[in-house]
Amino acid sequence: MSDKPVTIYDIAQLVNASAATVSRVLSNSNYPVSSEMSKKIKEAAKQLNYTPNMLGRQLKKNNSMSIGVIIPSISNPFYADVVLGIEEIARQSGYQVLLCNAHQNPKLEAEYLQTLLEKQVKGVIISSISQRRGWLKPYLNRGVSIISIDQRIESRQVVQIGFDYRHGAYLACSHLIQRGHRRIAFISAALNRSSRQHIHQGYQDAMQEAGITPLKAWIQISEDCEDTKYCSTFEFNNGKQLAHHLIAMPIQERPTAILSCNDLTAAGAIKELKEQGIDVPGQMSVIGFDNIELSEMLTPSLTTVNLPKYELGTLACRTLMNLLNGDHVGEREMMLPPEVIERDSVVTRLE
Amino acid sequence: MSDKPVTIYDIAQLVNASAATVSRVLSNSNYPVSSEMSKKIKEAAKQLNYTPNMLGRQLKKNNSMSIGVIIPSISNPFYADVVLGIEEIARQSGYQVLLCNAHQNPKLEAEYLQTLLEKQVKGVIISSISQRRGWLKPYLNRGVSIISIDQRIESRQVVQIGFDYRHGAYLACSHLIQRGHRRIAFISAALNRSSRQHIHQGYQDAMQEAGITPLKAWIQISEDCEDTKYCSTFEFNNGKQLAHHLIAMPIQERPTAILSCNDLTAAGAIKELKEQGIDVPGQMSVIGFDNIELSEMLTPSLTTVNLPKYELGTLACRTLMNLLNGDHVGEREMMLPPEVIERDSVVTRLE
DNA sequence: CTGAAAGCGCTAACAT
DNA sequence: ATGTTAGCGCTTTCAG
Repeated sequence: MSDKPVTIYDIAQLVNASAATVSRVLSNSNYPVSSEMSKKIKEAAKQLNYTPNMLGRQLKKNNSMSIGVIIPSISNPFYADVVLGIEEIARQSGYQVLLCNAHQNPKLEAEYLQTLLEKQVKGVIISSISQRRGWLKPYLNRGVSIISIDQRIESRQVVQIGFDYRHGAYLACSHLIQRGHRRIAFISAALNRSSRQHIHQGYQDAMQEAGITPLKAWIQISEDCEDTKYCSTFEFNNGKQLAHHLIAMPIQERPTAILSCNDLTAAGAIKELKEQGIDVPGQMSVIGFDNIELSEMLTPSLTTVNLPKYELGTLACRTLMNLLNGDHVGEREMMLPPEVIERDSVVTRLE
Repeated sequence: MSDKPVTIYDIAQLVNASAATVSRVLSNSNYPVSSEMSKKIKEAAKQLNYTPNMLGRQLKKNNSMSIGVIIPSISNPFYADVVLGIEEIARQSGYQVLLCNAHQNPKLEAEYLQTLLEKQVKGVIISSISQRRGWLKPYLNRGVSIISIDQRIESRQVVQIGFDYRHGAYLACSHLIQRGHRRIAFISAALNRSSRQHIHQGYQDAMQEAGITPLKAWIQISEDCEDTKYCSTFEFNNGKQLAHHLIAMPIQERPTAILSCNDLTAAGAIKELKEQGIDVPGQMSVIGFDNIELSEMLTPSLTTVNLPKYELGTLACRTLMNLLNGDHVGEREMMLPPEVIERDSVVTRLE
């Protein structure tokens, strides 16, 4: 237990070889080594219970074989799925993932990035809340590859991978319109992220295309509150509150359907509607956004817009690996297509 | 961008000092350095835009300042919360978290542990599915501190931190009994983990204490299927299926309440019951286990047993930090207390 | 095919 | 208070 750890020198000594040769064998270099020497070394390594110290290799090669993943919070199931995808590809590629929960805090984001740099991480996947233009510049200048997921970052130098939120919302809203709805509400927390802005835009586009001018009161967007920690409960309660505003409207103006900026908010809305004795989808249809696992567990199960989260993770990580290998990366900007998942919370409205 | 990275030598040169002095200043060692020298060095570091290369320090000190966290899957919200707690403490202590999703695969678990060792990780928090006695021995022998969370591991050398599942289930079942229920079902996936076994035991204990002998058919435990990837949907569908069996029983034998081994399964049960026209909690009360965020979003919101997951994470990581610092760690085995959270899925049964 | 030697960036005796 | 020196464990020229 308190023995000195065994190194390639110990092995070299045991088989009367040099450390160089041992290194060549044990690091799977393609440098020629006689097969008998190679065999002896491998046996000795096993016998001595050798474990390579990667810090040595990594210092030499200046490559830590780790990537950083900076997200708001892993307790958000959305990111949990993305990270699962990232980690899977990373592992397959021999990389490890350093997980950083930045809690929507720009200072923490910067702190993490610094730490990752110091740990000689050469690639970072980030879903940053910071919109401040150029803030990644100093890191990029140090040769770190950065991939921004889900949230846009103003920079030509970072690869952006996300979802086409606008189109997703457009699809969702069109779905409602096709089912005979015209008074369609949009509910969301503050539009302080590009994703939410795009969802809002998609809603507007679909409405306009259908020739519907939404009433002000149909568009319920809550105040921007700078709560530092992410929390599902916030979105949920927000949905409850916004739905409450909606049903306070006079019946002839009241919407017959709600498009929510995410599933959590939709869940809150449904809960509130039911508590207020409004049947979903009988009296009010609800469509969500994200397709987290929750959505099929609700009653009624939630019609929503699927975002391929795991696939976002794998694509981001694959792209990062290409970048690190110096392979050519085609697009600097990629969008994964959303898709409406029909379940039970939307009903066709008979005129 | 392709410049050589700046090292302490560059700084030393600039201020006419030795690398040693620079190191002493920049690594916050408490070794005495004149304040003017110190100031010059700090300024030079800033001017040169110096970023320390931790690989150098870590190789020297043989400490990677990373810990490993091995869990079945981060997409399980239970573990997401735990990991959030772990990461928070790790960050505060200057450590980073390497995340490993082992997908209930013993081979992957071992592979990860090996990689972590090679990366010179000195502490690992693991929720292992492997029950094979002594399998951690080789790692422990290399001086790695291991903390086992949530799942028991047969070893005197690893600190165990978990929940008192038995007591939690006992509380839950007693809660139902106190509310007049006597025909109480227990539903669960296969009892292939100690947590589930203990929950089952708690159920039995509470029933026995109340003088109730459960019918065989009340205890619905599904087959052990070796599905490699964890998936919420599995637990959910399992709940649906098991609930289905329950309501197939003749009405006079049919349970009036269900104790579920986790919230996901409870959610499935509730869904199935509602689909079959059985009112929850009017005709059937349901109590869950875990208190994941989903539970308050369901309708009816789920009465369940809270497990302090985030706290488990922080406690585990704090304990690990103590271990790594060589501080004395009191208990080798800790249990966090569960607690019944009353919501709307349990009703008092009037005889 | 194999080995000697230098060095990745940093720290820590041990001098001075 | 500062400098010199010798590594940490590994890879990689360069010579043989």
